This record gives sequence, C-alpha cells and structure tokens, in this order.
Amino acid sequence: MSRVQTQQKILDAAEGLFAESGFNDTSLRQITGRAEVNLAAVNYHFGSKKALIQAVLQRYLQVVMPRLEQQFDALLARQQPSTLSEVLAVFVQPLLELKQVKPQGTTLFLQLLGRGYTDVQGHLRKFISHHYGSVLNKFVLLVQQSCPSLSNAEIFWRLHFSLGTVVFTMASSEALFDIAAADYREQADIASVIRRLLPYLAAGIAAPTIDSKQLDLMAQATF
Amino acid sequence: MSRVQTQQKILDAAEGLFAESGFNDTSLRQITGRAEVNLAAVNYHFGSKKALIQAVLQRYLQVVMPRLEQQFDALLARQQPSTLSEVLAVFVQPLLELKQVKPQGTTLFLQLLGRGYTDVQGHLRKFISHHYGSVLNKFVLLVQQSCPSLSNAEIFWRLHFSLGTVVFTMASSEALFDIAAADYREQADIASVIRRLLPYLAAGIAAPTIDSKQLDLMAQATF
DNA sequence: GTACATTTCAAACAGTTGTTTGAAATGGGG
DNA sequence: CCCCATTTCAAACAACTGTTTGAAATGTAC
Repeated sequence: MSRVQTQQKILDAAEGLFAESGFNDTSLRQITGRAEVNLAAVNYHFGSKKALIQAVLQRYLQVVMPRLEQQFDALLARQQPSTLSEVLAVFVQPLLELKQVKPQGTTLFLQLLGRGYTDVQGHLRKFISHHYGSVLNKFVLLVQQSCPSLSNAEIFWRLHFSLGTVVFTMASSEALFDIAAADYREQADIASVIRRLLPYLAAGIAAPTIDSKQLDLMAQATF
Repeated sequence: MSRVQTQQKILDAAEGLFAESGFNDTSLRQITGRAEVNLAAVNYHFGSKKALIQAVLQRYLQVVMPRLEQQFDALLARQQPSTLSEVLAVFVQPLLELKQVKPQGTTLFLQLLGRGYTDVQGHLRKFISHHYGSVLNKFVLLVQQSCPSLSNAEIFWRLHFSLGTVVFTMASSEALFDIAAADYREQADIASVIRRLLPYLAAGIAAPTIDSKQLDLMAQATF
C-alpha cells in the first residue's frame, strides 16, 4: 500500500473517532482497528499520537485559515469600519465550504475544534495561536473596530466567552441535536446551529457594560 | 482515624486536583498521595472513582441548589414576570456564598462544573438533570416568561450556548486569569468574571432573532 | 532478477490506570 | 481485658495505554 493511502486511512479513521469520543478517550488501537492498519503504522507515519492529532486538525485548518484571512483582509481594506455582524458572518462561508473537502467536513472540524479545546487544555490553544496567530489578530482588530466603545480587556473576555459558546456547543453537538430533535421536533444540522449562533454571539459581544453598583443592585433585588 | 476525617481528606484533595487537571487526568494515586491516605481508601469509602467524582460535586450542589430553588420560587411567586437580568442575577449570591463553605469554594465549584461538562461528556449532565431537574425547569420557565417573544426551541439553544460560555470559561479560568493579568494588567478573580459574564449572557439570550434570508445576505456581503 | 529502500506486521515493552485481596492495625462497648 | 466491627495497609491484579523492535513483506530502480 502506498504511503499516502495508509496515512489517509489513518487520518480518516482518527478524525471520526476523535470527534465522537475526544482525543484522550480514543486509543491508537481503536484508530488502527477502524483504519484496518497495523498498530505501529501510526508511530511509523506520524511519529506519535500527539503528532497525529495535530495532523488531523491541520487538514482542516490549512483550508479554513487562508480563506478566513483573505476575508479579514477584505474587511480591513475598507474605509469605514465593519459592523460586528459582518465580522462574525465571515466565518460562515469558509466553514460551510469544508463540506466540499468532505461531506461531513464542517461538522467534523467544529467537533474536533471543540474536543481540542476541552480535552487537553492549552495544547490546541498554543498550537493555533502559534501557527495562525496573525489571522486571529486580524479578527480581534476587526472586532475592536466594530465595537469602539468596548475596552480591549472587555473584548478579550467576551471573545473567550464566545469561544466557549462555540467550542462547547460543537463538542456536545451530537447530544444537543438528539435532544432538540426529541423535545422540539427540530431537524438540526450544523448550518442551522451556526444560524442560531451568530445573533447570540453578536449580541453578547456588543452587550452594554454595567458597573458593579448596578450588579449589586441586581443581585439583591430578589430579597 | 475516624471515617469522616478520611473521607473529608480525600474529598478535599480530590476536588483540588480535579479542578486543576480534570477528572480523567487525575489518578487515584495522586489523590491519595495528596490526602496522605492509602490508595485503597477511595474504593473502601466511596466505592469507585466515579462515585468519588459525584461525591465531590454533591458537596457543593447540595448547598447551591436549594438556595437557587428558593430564589426561583420567589421570582415565580411574583405577579408580573421578571426581567432576564433579574433571573440571571439569582445565580450570583448562591455562588458567592460558597466562599463561606470554603475560602476558594466558588472558584472550585465552578471549575469542577466546567470539568464535569467538558471532560466526560454526558455524565454530569445526566447526573444534574436527574437529581436537580426540577430546579432547572423552574429556571427555564423564568427565562421563558422573561423572553415571551422567543420560541422554546430558541431558548433551549441559547441556554446551552450560555452553559457553554460559563463552563468553558470556568474550566480554563486559571489560564484566562493569567493571560488577562499579563496582557491587560487585570486583577481578575471569580467575582469579576461573573460580573463580566452576566451582561454578555443576558444580551445573548435576549438577542433579536434573524431569519435565514438575512443570514445569507450577511454571509455574502463581503464578496 | 538482483539490490536496496520503504512499508507492514506480530510481538513485546515499560508504564499507568482503577480495583481487589487478605492480613494487620485500630476502634470502642460489654 | 477481650471481642468484634471498622478501618488501614502493602501488595498484587488484570486491563489498558503509547511506543519500540526486528524480522518479514512489499515496492522500486537498475
């Protein structure tokens, strides 16, 4: 079997299992079993499990990230600042295009992203900010321009709140789909979740700030 | 050593390690090592690691949940529906009161909650909805009353988005504190994060809905 | 078809995990 | 003090993990 065939079989098997069960709870024996490949093949072709995880993510990142950067650049080249909704909407097209790479591509990638941020804390964060930090900086800059009234610290926190929303939703998307289908007769797919997500994120990021005095009043209002 | 002393030492050691490294990445040998207790003590006193995890969470849940329910009941007994901000503000007081149970109680509990939802998917969700489902239903009812224009399905999704925000933020709160301190000279503690969280969540949950036509326009606006 | 490099394979490695065991120690009530 | 239940302890258990090994098979160029 040729080099690329084996590598591809491993990547395909691995990404499915990783998305289902997370990185920690997926063993190399499960992966090589599903890929119909010898156990040692992973270490031979990728070096280690960690490297395999990165390779699985890289297959999608190297498609999505340049598309995102290109769109960010287009917005940055404008004269007047973009609205927050415009900035967030940039993600939709590149993510949905992953379906062309592979039928379930969008769902798989977002689930993997969710797993990567929740399973082993820090690893994926460092990997992404190291390889694609410049792209993310452009995104942050666009958000800052669209919300000039917010301090940079406030934006930092709210963007991480938003990251949490996305990552958690995607990591548990399969369970949420099931619940939504059972309780609300929803035929939920990844595109419909994205559609629901954007207004939530836009409103949260651009929310008015309140000072601590107001918060204290709110907290005591129910006594 | 008396029964309760050993159990307490195990619980104290376990909750700290669980909060730091998550449930999967914390071994019983680490726990019994820190607790200065024999390895077999966990299985003798709690039965299994899974039961220990639940016991760790129960110590806080059985304090927080009755307090929450009591506040929800107070709001439900009102004549006019509460505002969303009022409903969300209910969480502040009971969570901060955990500091009286134990100095770092609030932070620990929220980190554990985050770990529980991100580490082993589903387990904690089932456990909480089984033991405290009625309390959560009252919360959902209050949110529905405060946002009459939103469909129940929309509220379902937005509450899970919010759960993701909280859970992810808390699970990685230590890392976020460090970044915030380094980049924005922020002295961030759990109370200040809650203060930042509430307006974000309130705005996100109450965000105006957009139809798919508008979304498509947004997505194509940058071409 | 021979020579050489690449790839596969079964087997074993060393490490960790949660759990169980049976004896030793400790506890308090009669 | 003795008895009996409770609790501790060191040791071993079986199952799993990612990784390495060295020989066998396959592929490729001459």
